[in-house]
Amino acid sequence: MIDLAILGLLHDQDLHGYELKKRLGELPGAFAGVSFGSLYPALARLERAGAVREVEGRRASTAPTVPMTGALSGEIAAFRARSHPGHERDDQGTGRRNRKVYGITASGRARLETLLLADTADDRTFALQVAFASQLPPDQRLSVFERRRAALAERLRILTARRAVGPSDPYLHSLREHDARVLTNDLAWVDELVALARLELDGTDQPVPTSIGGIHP
Amino acid sequence: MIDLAILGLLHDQDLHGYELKKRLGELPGAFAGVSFGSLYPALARLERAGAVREVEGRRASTAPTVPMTGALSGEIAAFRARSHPGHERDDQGTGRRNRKVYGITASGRARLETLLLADTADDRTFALQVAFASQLPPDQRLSVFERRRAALAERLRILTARRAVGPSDPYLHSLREHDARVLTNDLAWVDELVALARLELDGTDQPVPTSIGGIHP
DNA sequence: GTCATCATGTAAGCCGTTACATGATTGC
DNA sequence: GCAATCATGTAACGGCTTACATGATGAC
Repeated sequence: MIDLAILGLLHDQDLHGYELKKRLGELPGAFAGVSFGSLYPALARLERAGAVREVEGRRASTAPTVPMTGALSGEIAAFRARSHPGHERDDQGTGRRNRKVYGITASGRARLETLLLADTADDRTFALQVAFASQLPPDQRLSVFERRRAALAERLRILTARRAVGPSDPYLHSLREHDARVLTNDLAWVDELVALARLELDGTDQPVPTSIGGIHP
Repeated sequence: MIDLAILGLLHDQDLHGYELKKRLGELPGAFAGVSFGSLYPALARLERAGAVREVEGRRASTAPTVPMTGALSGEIAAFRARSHPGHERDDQGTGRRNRKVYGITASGRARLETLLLADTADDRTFALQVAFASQLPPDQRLSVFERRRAALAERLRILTARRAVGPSDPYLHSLREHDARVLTNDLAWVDELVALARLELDGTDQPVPTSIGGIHP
């Protein structure tokens, strides 16, 4: 989880731990909580594993390390620079010598791709996968969304089956109803994401979600 | 978290660990996951703390330990008995001597009330509080819901403020939008719960959520 | 008699938290 | 010079998971 968040942010830009924590907090979906106590050890672990490396001095700022795909964090950085002028007098290695700026390595990028493609049932992980979805090629992005769609549909199926029966305590009932609504809502959202990814994949808005070849109608 | 779930289920009925796990799985909202590895230690801890006590033989079945309020788990039990006839030939202490049936104690009931009233930001905890809401007196139930409402409203406020600004990556944007929708949805649900609790509190459907006295219009 | 299920527990480990300790830089 | 913020880390601990170990009972 935290590995994905760290690598996803470092994909576009070299950052130090403290800044990383701030960026994490700006992501939606309850990532505000990550504390130094888990962030720094995670960075150390990733460094030992060769996924990130300490880089010299300045952060890359407007010239991202990696050429393509990098809209996300770059834009965050640009925005931050815009809204806090005068706090960014630091891009030349002037002060703050003791902070450690990390950059992602080739092996780290491979690890990031694995994590972005991973098929977990975890909601928070999926939220991160969406947040960094632009870092994946369109076809893989699409398949992540479609797998998620299938998992949610299955959850809804189970819940709906269970809802038919069971006790009638009003609060428990309301809770069940709400859960079903939430799942339906999530499903609609993923459909939206799938549609977005399809558009980016080939421009046409093809209705059939299955394979490319001729499916007998 | 798991303490609340255990005590909430034991409030209406004595149960052993294995059965407890099954009941947990039947609750909505991802409590299916609780495993024996956390359940049994939790039971042992609760027993050491004096919140539960091992009771003799049969579970209370249709004659709940505690008189009032106990609709919830009793109904689950009734339903289960109905749908699996022939599996419940056990209410007299016939077989299964080696299983440990637990009952809640007075101090456990106090602890349960504390947990039901607790003001946590945790979504899963709130789901449990709703599931067992019938075990609280109507006025306290209402105040739990209203506190939750305030917390959600605050979260939405923060998120909305942040949404106005920020980067424009399409997937990140979609994620933010979805988060806002989810919060709005949750808020509407809590409003529903508040309305329900108000009705049970005094029958009248009073519109003003604040204090009782005359508020200048 | 053997297999599935019921039933209870322990051990190792992951992932994260809070609290604590430390020090550099900047603004006033 | 002092406080606030920036910045990095360690220690202790909490809660939950998976995997493992064990054994009783009932169905066939």
